[in-house]
Amino acid sequence: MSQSSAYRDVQELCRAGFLDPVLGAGYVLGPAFIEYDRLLRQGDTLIPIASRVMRGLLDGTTQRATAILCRRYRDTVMCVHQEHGTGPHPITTYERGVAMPLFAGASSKVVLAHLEDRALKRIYLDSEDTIRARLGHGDWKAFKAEVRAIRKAGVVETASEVAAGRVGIAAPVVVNKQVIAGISLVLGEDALGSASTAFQQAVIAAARTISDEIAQGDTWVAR
Amino acid sequence: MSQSSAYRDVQELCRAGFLDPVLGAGYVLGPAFIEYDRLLRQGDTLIPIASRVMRGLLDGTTQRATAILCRRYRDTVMCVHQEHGTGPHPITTYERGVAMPLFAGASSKVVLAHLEDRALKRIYLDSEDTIRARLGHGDWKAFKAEVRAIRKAGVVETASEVAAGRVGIAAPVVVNKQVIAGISLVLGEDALGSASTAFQQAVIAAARTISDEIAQGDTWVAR
DNA sequence: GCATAATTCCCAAAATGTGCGAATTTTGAA
DNA sequence: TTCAAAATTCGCACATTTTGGGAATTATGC
Repeated sequence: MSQSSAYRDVQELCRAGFLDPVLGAGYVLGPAFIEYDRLLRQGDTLIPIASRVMRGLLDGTTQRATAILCRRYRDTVMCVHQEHGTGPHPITTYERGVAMPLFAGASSKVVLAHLEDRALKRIYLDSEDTIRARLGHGDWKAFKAEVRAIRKAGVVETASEVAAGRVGIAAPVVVNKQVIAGISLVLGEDALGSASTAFQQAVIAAARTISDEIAQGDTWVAR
Repeated sequence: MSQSSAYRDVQELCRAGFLDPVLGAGYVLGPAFIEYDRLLRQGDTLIPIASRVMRGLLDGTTQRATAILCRRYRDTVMCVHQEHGTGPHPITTYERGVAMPLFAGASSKVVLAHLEDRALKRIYLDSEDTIRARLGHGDWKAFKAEVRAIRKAGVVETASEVAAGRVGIAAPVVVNKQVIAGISLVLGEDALGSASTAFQQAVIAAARTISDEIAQGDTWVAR
């Protein structure tokens, strides 16, 4: 665009609080984003409920982990809250505001697998190539088989898919037969040891607790 | 506006991620704000430095408090980070994303008082009425006198100004003779006891530590 | 103090958003 | 399942808004 327009637009973004001038360093994102993110956090009824359950999950499994809450936004799954264990836990790159594709990571996979078939088919057709590359499936049938397996188990465990040496165990938060979120436990392979099955059960139970508590209150389901 | 325009605009905001449709409940703020807030947190060099110092401040004073980091944004002071003590601390309404006017609360006052005289005069003239109401000053001279007192002390203590029964103790983070932030300790009157002077010194020291560490690194000062 | 760069201002042309009514889809009740 | 009412999208002529070039002004660095 022209210089005039650039100056005008940047000025307007500053006035609106979406950009913020920095002395001698141009501009950074403005304070409006901080305010709006707080409004989101405040309005999100899922977070306070999940937050408590997530701390309980760490108590019941290991403090050498991070519990993560993810919401689905269109064709991505975004982390909206995390609770760190009190023990030495691995550095998580997956924190509030990070979006992942639907095909990578335990949280994504568990959310994907619990979508209704209609949505699932649409996503499959939209990104057949990506799915092949990521999941190594040959066709819709094989994909559907894995989805069915995940639904039956109600839990997904992945290793080194989001970050090297890290294991993710995820279960779906389901309200009115709709996945509205995924909850997962992220830990180093060493912290997992042979507790895989026990931890899976704990994550499933935590997800169910959240689901039940949400169902009892006012239901707000993301479309 | 017309219905058509309303539909179109909402659609576009959804596509851009600034709104998010909710089944049966209209719309909520969209995921873009969460993403942009994360980018802000990531790009903010102040937060990791201050975060560590703030935890140290709680260790050195009381865990029955919350440490708060505030940045100035035009004519407001906004909380950008908080660290809760491990003890039973008061519920803080002042958390990331909350903006306060320049005249209420310890953090605001300490930032206000350390602005350069030019900016100070402009603000005084812009909002003489508010200042009279909030601070009870008669005129510029009295206002200036209080500002000078705060500058000399290098610390502000306020009681029940942001929330009832809550005390705030704030000191400025100064880089290149510019206030770029304020750090404060928020606690209940009971948790303060007679430790006022000691805590004030601790907050001043914490603010100075942050200032020094920032000054050593690359300097990014908000305009 | 001066030259150069950065920024704002002004205005006609271009383009984008606007609102109307019609067409289509969704919803809720029978 | 049917049907009417409401909700939503569509298409289009028109008007407001945005755009970019260049002049004017202001900041910056040497």
